[in-house]
Amino acid sequence: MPDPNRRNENSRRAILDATRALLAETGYADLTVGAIAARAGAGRQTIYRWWGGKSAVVLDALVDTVAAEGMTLPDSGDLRADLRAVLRATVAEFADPVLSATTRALTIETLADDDLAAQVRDRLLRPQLDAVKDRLRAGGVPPEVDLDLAVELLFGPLYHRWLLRTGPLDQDYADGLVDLVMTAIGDRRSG
Amino acid sequence: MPDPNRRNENSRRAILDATRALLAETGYADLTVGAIAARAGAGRQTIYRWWGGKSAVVLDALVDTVAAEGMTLPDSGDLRADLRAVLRATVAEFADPVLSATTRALTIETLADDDLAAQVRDRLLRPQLDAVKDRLRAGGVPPEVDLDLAVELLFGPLYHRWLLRTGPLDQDYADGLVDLVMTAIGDRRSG
Amino acid sequence: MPDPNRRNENSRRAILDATRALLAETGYADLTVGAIAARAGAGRQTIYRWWGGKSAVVLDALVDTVAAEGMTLPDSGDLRADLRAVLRATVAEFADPVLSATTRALTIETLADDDLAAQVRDRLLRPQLDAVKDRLRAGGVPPEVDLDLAVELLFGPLYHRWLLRTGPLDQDYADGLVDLVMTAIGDRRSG
Amino acid sequence: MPDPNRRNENSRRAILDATRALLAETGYADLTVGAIAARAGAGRQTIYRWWGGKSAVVLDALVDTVAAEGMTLPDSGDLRADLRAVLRATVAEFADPVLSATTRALTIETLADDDLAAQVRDRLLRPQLDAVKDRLRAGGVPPEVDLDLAVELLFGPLYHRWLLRTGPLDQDYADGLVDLVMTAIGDRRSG
DNA sequence: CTATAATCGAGACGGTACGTCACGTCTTTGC
DNA sequence: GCAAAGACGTGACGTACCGTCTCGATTATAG
Repeated sequence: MPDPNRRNENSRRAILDATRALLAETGYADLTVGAIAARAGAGRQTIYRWWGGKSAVVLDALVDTVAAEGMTLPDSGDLRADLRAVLRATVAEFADPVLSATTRALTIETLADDDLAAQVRDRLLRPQLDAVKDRLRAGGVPPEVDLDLAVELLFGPLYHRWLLRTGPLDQDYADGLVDLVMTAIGDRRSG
Repeated sequence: MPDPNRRNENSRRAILDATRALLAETGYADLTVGAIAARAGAGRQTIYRWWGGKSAVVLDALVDTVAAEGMTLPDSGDLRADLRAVLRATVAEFADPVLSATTRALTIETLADDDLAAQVRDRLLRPQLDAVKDRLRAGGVPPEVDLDLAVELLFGPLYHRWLLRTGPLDQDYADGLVDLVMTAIGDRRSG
Repeated sequence: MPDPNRRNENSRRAILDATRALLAETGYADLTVGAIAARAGAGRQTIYRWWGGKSAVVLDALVDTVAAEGMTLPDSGDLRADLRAVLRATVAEFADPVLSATTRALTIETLADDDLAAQVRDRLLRPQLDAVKDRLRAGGVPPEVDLDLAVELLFGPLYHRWLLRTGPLDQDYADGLVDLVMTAIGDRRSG
Repeated sequence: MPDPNRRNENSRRAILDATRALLAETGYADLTVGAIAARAGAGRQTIYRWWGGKSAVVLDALVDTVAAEGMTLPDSGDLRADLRAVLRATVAEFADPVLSATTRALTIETLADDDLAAQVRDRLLRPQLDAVKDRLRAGGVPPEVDLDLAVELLFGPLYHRWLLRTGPLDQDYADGLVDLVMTAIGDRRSG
């Protein structure tokens, strides 16, 4: 119904900025449309005019921040070392409160809204996973190994521990995980 | 504050039953404390007296059912087969729309509420993971393998795929996962 | 806090109408804010936005009706007769069960809430008393008589008997009261 | 139903004491049965066993405090002076916060409960009014004056001003009131 | 001098109304 | 015709009391 040409770009940006700020401050659950509008100096209706509601705004706010980082893994020749670097970086992200809060919010979105979940998966997650997949392929993993599964074998336990807090999520965990997965995919101390 | 000795067991059961029934009918999001109370023929205050709110009741309702099931894995002598059975069952649970939606919603709550997270982890999840851990230990896994890590290597990818819908979550996936993990933990066709 | 300019006049009127209707049907004690809102087709919040609660709405509902009546006493030239008419009318109001119950309830609130008391006094009562005062002044009452006291000499006993039910509250009582007060303020059969 | 012989006198007294204390502290409206029971160290059921509810307890608490004072007016020979003394005393009662709160609570009772109103009227009020009536009769008031009306002419305006706060309630008011009433009942400087 | 029955303090129970909060829509006023 | 502002109907929230009911523990008669 509304005409996108006449849309106010300042309002749009102010709303997304306010959303990010409030996400970090209060978390997703305590976030309200009214609070976003107030913080952005916008009317509540402006949000409902251009987005479907809280979840759509949050998704929009997060996607264009997180996306579009260089999505190829470095190849040092040592696969085990490269994977360690990636997983250690992921652990570090989870340890950072702001980044963790953001991922948390994003995950909630993914859980609650099937339609938006696809976007998150394809625009944010897939590039990262595919980069690791490419590195695995280049690392000489036997062809009979399902690379999608292998990638999830790396990240799945990490997410699991982060989500469910089943134990400490530190570099040792990342390293141990890499070692196990290297064995699983047939490594004999090469890479 | 309230005295657990004087608690009315009938009310407790009626509330948990009503919660399960309404979860199946309306889903978690549209579930309200008032509706639970009405369905259970209980007062709303009775729910707030014994639980913290909707999420706590739902957790209790789920734990209540899961707890009834014996929390030791069958030991057929064939570790690989037993693990396949467990993971296939988990996949089946995730395939059930009601159970899946409930777990999804509870996971969202978990992200916002640390206390709830601990409860979910310890009462809902840990027993299941520990049962698998016990089966691994009995299965002759080499002592240098970190069993906690091994268990998360089994369930982490499953949760990852379920949460982020990165691909089909079916029995083939479960089987492939078991095979990889068996290799990771040094299986040589025994168990 | 809210802006009176943006107030919805339809809601205001519907709420006051509903209040009067429910007062007549159920009485003051069984009146609830929720019932008023439901009957008026309004939101409960709308009532709390503009009034302090049940008592304030009831007060407004009553003022609204009383204010419509012209607040000057007829001057027939015969002061005694005019006063009789006023007091007889007051007695009649007290005889009406609905009006009587409402005034009774409002008086109870008045005893507990100083702000409400001031409102009742100034908006509901004072206009009536002042009208009588004006009539007394026009009727040639000697200047040394305190008119405020004179007015209360008329209405005080009426309220007393109504409140405390010390005896029949009928037209004879009103007439006898007027006669006594006429004597008190120095009447010699004029006016 | 309950057996009055087995009634615990300590509980009874503690409840009535607590009621009086809370009346003075919080007023009638904010008084709750639970608070009375808690303050009295009694169970809530004990109150419901022996009284009908809040109003019945309050009545009971007040009646046996206020009642049974010497209920005859002094006769100095000067009727005007004696009436002044009575009305000034009443004004003083209304000025005392505790006594005023008590009367306030009692008045609320009178307003809200028809059945109990009669008891209040007959056991508390009537003796006082009758005492004044007797003094008027002894003071040589002309026989054609309705003494009930005359008494209410004295106390009605006082209650009116107290209830509705239409002006200052002080000794001057009491004196002016007595003067007017003396005129009304035909006084020519005697008594 | 028991026993046995009612009262007691305590407090959980099914309810009902409260006053608040956020929702998503609608209305007003000014660019 | 979009925007800021904010009132509106709706409905869930969590709290406070209500009056009833269920507990042992404590009297206080009646056998």
